[in-house]
Amino acid sequence: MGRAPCCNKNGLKKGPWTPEEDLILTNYINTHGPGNWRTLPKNAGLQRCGKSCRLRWTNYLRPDIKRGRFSFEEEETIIQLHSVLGNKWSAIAARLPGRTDNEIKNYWNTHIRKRLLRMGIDPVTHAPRLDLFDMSSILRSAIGNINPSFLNLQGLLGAQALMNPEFLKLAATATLLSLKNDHNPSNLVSQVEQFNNNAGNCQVQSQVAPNQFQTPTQSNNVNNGFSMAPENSIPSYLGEHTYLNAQQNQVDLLQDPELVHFLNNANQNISYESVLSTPLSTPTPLNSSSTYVNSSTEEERDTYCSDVFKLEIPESLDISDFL
DNA sequence: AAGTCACGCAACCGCTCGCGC
DNA sequence: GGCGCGAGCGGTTGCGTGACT
Repeated sequence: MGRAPCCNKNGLKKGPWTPEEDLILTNYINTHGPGNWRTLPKNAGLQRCGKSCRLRWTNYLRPDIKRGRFSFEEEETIIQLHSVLGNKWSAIAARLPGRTDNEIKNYWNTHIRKRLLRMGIDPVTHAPRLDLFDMSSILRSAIGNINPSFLNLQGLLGAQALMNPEFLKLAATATLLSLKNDHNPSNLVSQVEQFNNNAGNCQVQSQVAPNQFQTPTQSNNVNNGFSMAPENSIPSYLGEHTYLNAQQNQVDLLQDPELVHFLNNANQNISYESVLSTPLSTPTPLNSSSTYVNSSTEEERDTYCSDVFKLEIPESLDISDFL
C-alpha cells in the first residue's frame, strides 16, 4: 500500500520554507510554469521534494491567493457547502476564489467547528444536538448568580432563528423559573406555559432562504443570495423546522401582557421595551450575517453566540424532559 | 521575568485517484 | 486487467506565538 514518502531521500530538506526558497520556486514557476512537480525541484535547484514544492506553491505562493480573515460571506459559504459536501475541502475551495483547501480546512477546524459546537450544532451532520450544547456554562451561571438582570431576551429571540424550538422551551422555562426563584410572582406556571407555547409555535418558514430575512409579506420570495441549487440552500443544521420568523414571534411575545408585566416587575432596571430593542421594522437579518448579526470581529461573533445562551437554569429545573 | 498552556497555521504524511503503458 | 507513476486530497503533526500564571 502507499508508496514511500517522496521526501525520504537523503538531502531533501523538510520543514518551513525560507524566503530564499520561496523566491527560487516563485521565479522558476513564473518563468517555466509548474510542469512536472517531481522534476521541478531539481530543475529549479531546490533541495525539496516535488510534493513539498507543489504544496508550498498552491497553499502559499500562488499569486491569486487571498490572505487574511474570512469574511462573513465566505464563512457562511463554507458552512453551507460543508453541510452539502462534507470534508471535501478542495471542492469547497473551488467555490471560494483565492482560498486554498488547506486554509479552509484549518479555518474550519479552528474556528467554525468550535463555534458550531458551542451552539449545540454537530459540525459533522450540521444537526442540532442537545448533548453538544454547552450546558456547563449555563449551569455555572445559574449556580453562581441567579439574577434576573442576566435575562437576555433579545438574545433569546434572536436565537429563535437558529435554534431548535426545544432549546427555546428549555431556555424560556429556565429563565422564568429563575425569575420565580427570586420574585415568586403569582400565576407563573401559566406564564411559563404561555411562553413555551410562543416558543414552540413560532411561525415556521420552511421555504425561506437562510441568507435573507423575510418579512411575512416577503416570504414568497425565492432565495436571491447564495447561488446554489435550491435543495442546497437551507443548511441542514438549521433544518426546516428551525426557520422561525423571529419578527412574528416578537410580536406574539409583546402581546402577552402578563409576561410583559411580569418581566417589568421582575427587575425595575430592565425595560422590556429596551431588551426588545431590535426594531420591528428592521428585523434581525437571517442572511449572510444572520448568525452574527453584523458583528465584525471574532469576539463579536462569539459574543453573539454566547449571548444567545445567556440564560440561567436553576438547580430545580429538571432538564431530563428535554433530553 | 520565567514557565506553562492553548491556539493557529504551515507543512507533512498516508492514501486514493486517474492516466498512460 | 494489471502495474507504475504523478498529482491531489484529507487527516494529522509540530512549531511559533501570545495569553496567562
